[in-house]
Amino acid sequence: MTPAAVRAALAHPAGLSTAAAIELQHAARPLVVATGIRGTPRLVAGIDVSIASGAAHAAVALFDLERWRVVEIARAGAAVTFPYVPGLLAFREVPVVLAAWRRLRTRPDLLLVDGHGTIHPRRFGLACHLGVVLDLPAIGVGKTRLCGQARQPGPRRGAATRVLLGGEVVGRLLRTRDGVAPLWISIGHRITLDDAVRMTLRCGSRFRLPDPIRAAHAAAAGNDIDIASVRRKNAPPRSRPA
DNA sequence: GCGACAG
DNA sequence: ATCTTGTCGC
Ligand SMILES: [Mg+2]
Repeated sequence: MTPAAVRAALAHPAGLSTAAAIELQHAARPLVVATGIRGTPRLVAGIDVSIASGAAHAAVALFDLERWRVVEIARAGAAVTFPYVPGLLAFREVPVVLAAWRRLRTRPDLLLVDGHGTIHPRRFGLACHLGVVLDLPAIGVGKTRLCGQARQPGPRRGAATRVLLGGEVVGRLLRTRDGVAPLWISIGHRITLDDAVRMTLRCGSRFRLPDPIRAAHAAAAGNDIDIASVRRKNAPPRSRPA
């Protein structure tokens, strides 16, 4: 299977068996590149999906780090076509995300995905799927553990420990807020672990989750309360750094 | 065989 | 992910 064929398959995962899905991830793993990003990303796309009774809704929230605000939001809905299986989340969320992606008018510099990247049984989680398919730098932001081992980081924002899997460093457990549960950060595509951590911190300030992801989460849920909440709190850029 | 298990 | 209001703690 050629790289082009693999990418095409990743973009259209419809009707795959779990066995075929797993094979595809094995074939796609080599496509993930961990080289550094060039320049400083300004437009960051937060990506998330919400699911309610068989219907999935995805949101891509474009966040401008300079102006520190959401500058565009693209959404899309679709029927769920794949069951939730740990390790195969991408086959459930990628289709709807791509539908929302097509409605985005501006191309971002970086993708911040709600889900793991290389902290994955086959080193190819949701953030890798999206990064490879869209050919953009991507960071995997996990809220809870899927696999791998890590020591607990220090209590302050910025503290981090390495996430190991099979004797290999696959990510970092990063504290993004004092005394609050850390985030599992990993490479999605075209970025180094250090830059992934750096950018994750740069994309947030007062909340556990990076602002682009918070915005995407609220928009995907279509929940007025969530949206109003995010808009009201509107975390300021560097008012209270570190 | 048993336990773990993103969203 | 979702079901859901109040409540505990800084
Ligand atoms: Mg999510």
